[in-house]
Amino acid sequence: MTGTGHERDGIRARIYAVVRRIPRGRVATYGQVAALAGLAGHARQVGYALHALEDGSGVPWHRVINAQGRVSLRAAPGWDHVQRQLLERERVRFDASGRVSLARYQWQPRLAARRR
DNA sequence: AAACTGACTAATA
DNA sequence: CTATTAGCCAGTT
Repeated sequence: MTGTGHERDGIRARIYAVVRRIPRGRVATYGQVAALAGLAGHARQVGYALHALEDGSGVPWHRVINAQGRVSLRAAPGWDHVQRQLLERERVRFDASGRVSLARYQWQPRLAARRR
């Protein structure tokens, strides 16, 4: 702390914190996560942060999809398929076009009122 | 320090 | 529907 030690982890840490809050069976868009993390408009940074995510981080990265309700991912072949299966495993259904109905599955967090 | 990159999005054509 | 353009900005080289 102090001196050179600033909160440079803030950006990614906030993003991960939000993604962790996405409940099972729900999805969120990059832009949505960014906004909830207080970074409205920084959707790209969300994807970038998730890309840097390590295995076993405990962050449900697969619940984050793009605004079109589709899986982005394209770094590795078949990787997108993995995300799809992870979601289907949580009862998230995909359209015949390979899209998720955001109207049905998009996570809708309540203001300062998690749990119930 | 400047340039490059990119798991995005919305608007336009 | 697809393609292009522009805006965004942290992390990497």
